[in-house]
Amino acid sequence: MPETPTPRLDETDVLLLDLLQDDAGRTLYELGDQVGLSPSAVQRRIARYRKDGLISRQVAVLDPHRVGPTVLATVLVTLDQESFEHHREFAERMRAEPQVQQCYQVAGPWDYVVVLAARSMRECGRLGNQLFKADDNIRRYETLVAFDTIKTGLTLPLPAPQPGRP
Amino acid sequence: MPETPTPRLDETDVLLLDLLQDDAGRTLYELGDQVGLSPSAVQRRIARYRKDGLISRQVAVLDPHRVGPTVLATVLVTLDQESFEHHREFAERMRAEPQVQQCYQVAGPWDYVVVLAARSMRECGRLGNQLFKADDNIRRYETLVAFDTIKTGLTLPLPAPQPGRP
DNA sequence: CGTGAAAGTTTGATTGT
DNA sequence: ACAATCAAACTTTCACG
Repeated sequence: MPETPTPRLDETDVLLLDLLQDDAGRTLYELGDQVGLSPSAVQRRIARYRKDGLISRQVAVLDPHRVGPTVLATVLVTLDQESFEHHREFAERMRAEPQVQQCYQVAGPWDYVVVLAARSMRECGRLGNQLFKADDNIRRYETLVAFDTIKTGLTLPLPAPQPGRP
Repeated sequence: MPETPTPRLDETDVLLLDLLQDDAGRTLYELGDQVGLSPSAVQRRIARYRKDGLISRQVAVLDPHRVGPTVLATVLVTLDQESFEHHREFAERMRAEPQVQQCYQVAGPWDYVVVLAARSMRECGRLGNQLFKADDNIRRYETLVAFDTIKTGLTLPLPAPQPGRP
């Protein structure tokens, strides 16, 4: 399984990607203005980011509390049996559940950090039971219910720009 | 401080918002096709979502591992002194740091769940020290370094549609 | 809500650095 | 290999029915 090599990014790439992470609704003209390039030069770069899988998608971010009542929770999970197959099955279940917003496999006593999004406290409890309590391969789990969202987003820090590009 | 009332969503709204959460790059024509509406009707609805703050922003999501080496970590934090001012200060610091991707205030023995995005293990450590170790109002914190990302996103489950809208 | 015309945006061919 | 320009195609916008 060949690793896709990371494409080298120059200063303009980093500027552009930061603008796009912040607000992908800007026009090519506007983006070009900000980075000192013509719209079509910007377009060619963005097309390349997509082709390379650097930009995986473009999404609308909804405000949890204006969409309706929303309960966010972080769940820490440790599996019982730790075989490759057990991990694969757990990951598959997390991917399949729309109310699992994020899931990371982590180092240390806990195996997974799972972020849940539910529409009520009751639903959040049901979800936890269904996903974790009913799974007899889960040794223990702990639910940390959020009562305030200080910050959200998926923004990544970009690497320092590499002067030239191949 | 008046709570903004949640706008009622009909079935079409829920369909549209789900499409936009998944991929906001679609054209109004395409969206209209999927929900059985004209492009301009779709546009009017989307304009309303924005005005109501239901859609807070539209962003490009980058792939952490193709952007360059990336280390994601979840940090659990408990403050020492728990006054309103201490919480406000902590929250402000999280909001100001670009490498803090997400931050939730939670119920239970831990006060906060913080998601960090760094460009190396070393930088992740430095960040943790700078944000948490150097803060003498933090009683304890625990870093859970992610070695696999099973799922990411900010997708929210939408409420069941309300038949009529005012 | 739909239609359609006007304004704005993206796309791609071409040419130049 | 990459950038700018321009014209064609497509999208969004908005007044009107």
